[in-house]
This record gives sequence, structure tokens and C-alpha cells, in this order.
Amino acid sequence: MQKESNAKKFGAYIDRTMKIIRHNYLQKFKELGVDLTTEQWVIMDILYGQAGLSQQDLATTSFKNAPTVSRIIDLLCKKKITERKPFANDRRKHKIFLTETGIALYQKLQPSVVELRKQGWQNLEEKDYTEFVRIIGQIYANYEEQ
Amino acid sequence: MQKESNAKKFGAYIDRTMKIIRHNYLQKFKELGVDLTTEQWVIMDILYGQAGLSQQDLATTSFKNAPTVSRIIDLLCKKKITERKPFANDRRKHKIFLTETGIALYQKLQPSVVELRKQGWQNLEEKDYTEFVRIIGQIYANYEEQ
DNA sequence: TGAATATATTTGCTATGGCAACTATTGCTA
DNA sequence: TAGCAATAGTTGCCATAGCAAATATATTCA
Repeated sequence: MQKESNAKKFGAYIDRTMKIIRHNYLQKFKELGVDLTTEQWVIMDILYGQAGLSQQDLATTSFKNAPTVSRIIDLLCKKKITERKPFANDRRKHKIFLTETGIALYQKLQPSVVELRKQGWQNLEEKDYTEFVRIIGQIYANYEEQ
Repeated sequence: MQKESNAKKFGAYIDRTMKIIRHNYLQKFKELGVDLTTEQWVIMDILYGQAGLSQQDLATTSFKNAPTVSRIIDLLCKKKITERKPFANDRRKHKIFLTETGIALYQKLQPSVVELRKQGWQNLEEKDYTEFVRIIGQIYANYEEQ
């Protein structure tokens, strides 16, 4: 069908897999009675490990753009999951924190998320992970501006 | 950091890679002076190979849902790239076709898309593709309802 | 210092995507 | 055949995402 390393169709695999992952996270959260999207979880997950990041930091870490992070933080603040605090030496910035509520919610959901990650890796080995990260990391690198 | 095949973090790799692929397609189309999104291209690509599919067929093939396909076809029809024709024996359905304009546009863009696919596979081998499809296919399967 | 630049965030516009509800039509079956 | 269930498509609502422009604040440099 195709010769050599030419014109491989990998986009559709990546697309459909990202969609089904999001779907499974969303379903799990709904099952647990929690109104949270997968992308909101991603932000919570980062903040749990690194409290007080700026929105720009969050954008970089989550591979989202600044407006998207701004809106996700808006929604999370409305739900009392995060809060914005002033940055000491720079009044342009906010430090973002999980609230008590946010931390409790994170800890409630975390085991299910670990289960979801395990589910995704069923029938796959440790060395498959190395391979997967190598290959998809190379694809990413191939598209980065030089 | 993590033991055995437990709790692998693969979602972020998939997410950022999908985003950078979309970005590169979009930039290339803009470079060529064509107002087209990556997802619109996906639909054109399917229709070029299989003219006259129903919207439901397109949804299944593209891993999109019916409302999304409906709206993409709306946009493509506005741009005179596709057209809806009645289905012979079922008045609920439409057959979707690329117009002359759509076919010409497809043929104009197609070589650049092949180049983009090649670019994504730089520094990767034939056997990497086999591995990649096996692993990401398994992840997908792990999340499908049984 | 003051002007030009750069950075952090927000807002507006549009597209994609998920879900639920709705319409129109078809198919099934009592 | 009448009624009901299933299917195809559309529409509405909201979240994510990309891009551009706007605002506020910081930094740099002449």
C-alpha cells in the first residue's frame, strides 16, 4: 500500500484514541457523581503536584493555550475547586491553588484515574511503554518548529 | 517512578501530538492560501476515496459524531466543496459528494498532505509503524465497551 | 526618566466535539 | 394496517481549542 517510511497514516489512530480516553474519564467521573471534564482533571492533576503555578505555567505544562487555561480556571473557580491568589512581585500574574474542596475532590478521584490508566495499558508491557513514548515523542518532535 | 505496567501516563503524549499535527496541517493550508481546517480535510479525504457516503457513514469512518459531521458538511457545502444529494430509497439520508471544486481542491492539497505525513514519520522506521499501530490500537481496544 | 517592548491574562470569534432532544422517515410487528 | 421502535439528520447547549486583539503591568534601553 505504502512504500518505505513514506506517508504513514497515524493521525486517525491518535485522534480516535484521544477521544475514547476523554470519553472514559468523563464516564468515570459521571459514575462517581462528579461534574468534571477530562481537561479540568488535567489541570487539577498538575496543581495537586505543583501548587501556586501561574496560568502561563499551567498552559505550558498542560499543552493548552492561555485563553483555554483562563477559561478552565474560571470554571474550576466557579465550582470552588481552585482559587486565584495574587503573585507577590508581579501584579499581572495569578498563583493558582486547589482549594480544600479541590484537594478533597482530587483525592477522591485519584484512585479511579489510576485504574483508568491501568485499564489503558492492559495487554501491554513495560517495554511497550518505552517504545510508545519513543515513537510518539519522535512524531511530536518532527512537527516542532526548529 | 512507576512499577510494572501500572498507571502509565500516555494521555499527555497523545494529546500534545494530536494538537501539533492539527496545527501543522492548518499552517500548511494557510500557507497554500486555502481556508480549510484539519477536520474538514479529514472529511474531504474520506469522500475523495468513497463518494456518496451518508453522513452516518462519514461519522463512523472519521470517528466523529453525527452532529459534528452535520456541521462540517454544512461548512463544506457553503464553500461549495461538497454537496448533498438525495438517497434513492431512503428520504432520511443524504449522499455526500465532493463537487468539481472540491475534487480540484483535494488534488491541489493532497501532495502537501503526503509531505506532512512523511514529515511526521521522519527518523522512524517501517517496523516502528507496526509497533505504533499495535500499541495505540491496544490502548484504544482497552477502552472500548465490551 | 520615558518610550518602546515584552509578558500575563482576558475577551471575542469561530470550529470541533459530546450529549440530549427534536423532526422526519423507515421498518417491524401485533 | 396501526402503532411503536429504530435510524438519519438537525439543533441547542456547553466545553475545549486556536487565533487575534485588548488590557494591565513589567522590563529594557536610549
